[in-house]
Amino acid sequence: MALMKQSRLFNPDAIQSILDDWPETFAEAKVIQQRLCEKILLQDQLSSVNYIAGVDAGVLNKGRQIRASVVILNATDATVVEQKSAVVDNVFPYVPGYLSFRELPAVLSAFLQIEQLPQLIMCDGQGIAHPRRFGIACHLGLITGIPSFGVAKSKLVGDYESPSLTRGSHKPLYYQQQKIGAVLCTRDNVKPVFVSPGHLINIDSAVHWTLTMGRGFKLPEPTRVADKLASRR
DNA sequence: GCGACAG
DNA sequence: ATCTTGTCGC
Repeated sequence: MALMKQSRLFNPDAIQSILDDWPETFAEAKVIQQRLCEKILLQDQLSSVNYIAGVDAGVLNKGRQIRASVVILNATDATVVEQKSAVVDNVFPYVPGYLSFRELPAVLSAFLQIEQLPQLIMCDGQGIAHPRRFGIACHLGLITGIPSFGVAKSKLVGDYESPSLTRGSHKPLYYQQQKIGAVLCTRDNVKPVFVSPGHLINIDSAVHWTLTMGRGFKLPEPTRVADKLASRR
């Protein structure tokens, strides 16, 4: 057989089949969440993390299209080594609890263009801190098979005690008697972010990587850079 | 019915 | 998410 370097991370056909079967109703989407959430693993499966991806999306043309950006950063110094974006027609409205069905079509399109495989993915949004334990970080992690977690600017579900306003301070986030994430202060005197595992990672590691990739801003570099790319006008 | 509600 | 300039504070 031909000896060639794989130029793409995923089998385009596999991704395309997932996009072809993308749900069109909330009822359908809910069934998918209930089925897939059982496959989520919250045990670390992180080998050596050399590259970490930041993912985010923004709207274009008054909401008619979604632009997603995937940024690959060097895990040791948080420098950007690659960045790709994709624009797709908006196929799902924003409704709390169904964010992944709105953003992932664009995110997956952007991921298909990435050359450097990341060992960890940081999403702008929730992981298991979700009504059905299946936020966008879980969905993307399961589809890609890459460890993933979410860093959200605000809460979707759960109860917590406010951590002190000191960088590194954090408190557990609880929902239905279960610990589902952490409320973490990433910068002195700034409101905390909500960190939760997506797939193949535990809460402590998610918190660790959020702090490790921080650069003096509320948001860690991966999602901060992806956000700037996706929301630029 | 009321409050909560990722982006 | 997005509308939007300068301005206050560490």
